[in-house]
Amino acid sequence: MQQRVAASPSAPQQESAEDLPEPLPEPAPEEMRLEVVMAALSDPLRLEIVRRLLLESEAFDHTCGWFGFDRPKSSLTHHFRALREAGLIRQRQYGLERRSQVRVHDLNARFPGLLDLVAASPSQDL
Amino acid sequence: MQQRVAASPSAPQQESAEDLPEPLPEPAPEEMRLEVVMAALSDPLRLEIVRRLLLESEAFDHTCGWFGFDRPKSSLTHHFRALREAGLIRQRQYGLERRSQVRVHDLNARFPGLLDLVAASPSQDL
DNA sequence: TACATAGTACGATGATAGTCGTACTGTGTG
DNA sequence: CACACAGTACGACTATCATCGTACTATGTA
Repeated sequence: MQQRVAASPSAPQQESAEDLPEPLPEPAPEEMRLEVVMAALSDPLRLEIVRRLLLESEAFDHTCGWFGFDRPKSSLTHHFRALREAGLIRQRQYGLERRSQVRVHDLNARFPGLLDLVAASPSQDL
Repeated sequence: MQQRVAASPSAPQQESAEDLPEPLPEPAPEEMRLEVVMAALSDPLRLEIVRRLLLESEAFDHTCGWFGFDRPKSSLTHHFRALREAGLIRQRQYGLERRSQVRVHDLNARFPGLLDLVAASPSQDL
């Protein structure tokens, strides 16, 4: 289910190391706090973001526009930043776009089972 | 105001499940929402309550006083109710005391792995 | 009966967080 | 250069929540 954990900062040598942009500032795995992660996932929109990133695009990262949420851009910025600062997603800047992916490897190591809960949660209409 | 005391002995015991007081109102397992559970666990005090119930007293239920938190009683009422309404704990009235236990069976069936995350989280000084 | 105990109910307060409009920054393209 | 585009920054408003004091209820006991 989960392949292509590209560009972990500690092991940047994958076979096709296309030079990815540096991730935006994010907590290290050992800095993640369970309460903070829970708080990030307690918002329905953010839970849905992580769920869809897991189920529909695990191998790729996506822009906030990809989700098609009918919300102002400033609201989306707010929620994506909350997810990144909690450690749930990694964001990289590709020219115009800021793309997000779930930190599957880090989260499975730090909070085993957490992403399974998110993936199993029912989808939400937002 | 409805608390069914049902004339049971004041000492809580495990041998006969039939004589236990009725649990206070709580959501059925299929009514539990992951966002609500996450929100309940995003408070440090509540996370610690569930953690200690799991690690120090899984087989027994306990009063709020048992935890020894240095908080007003009304604050504890607030947090225990939040946990119960989210579905995390079951509360029963034994005479004077209201005792709480984690709904281990229900939660493991509904959100497998969730309680492992709580049990593995570091203890907090509160 | 009187009193202590365990906890609730109510209301006030302060802090945090979600929502959103507007203005702005930086990037790519013609 | 001019302009469209993706997203941020800032500020305002609002709702929710954690905290707590006080008063109150219900139970158990002397």
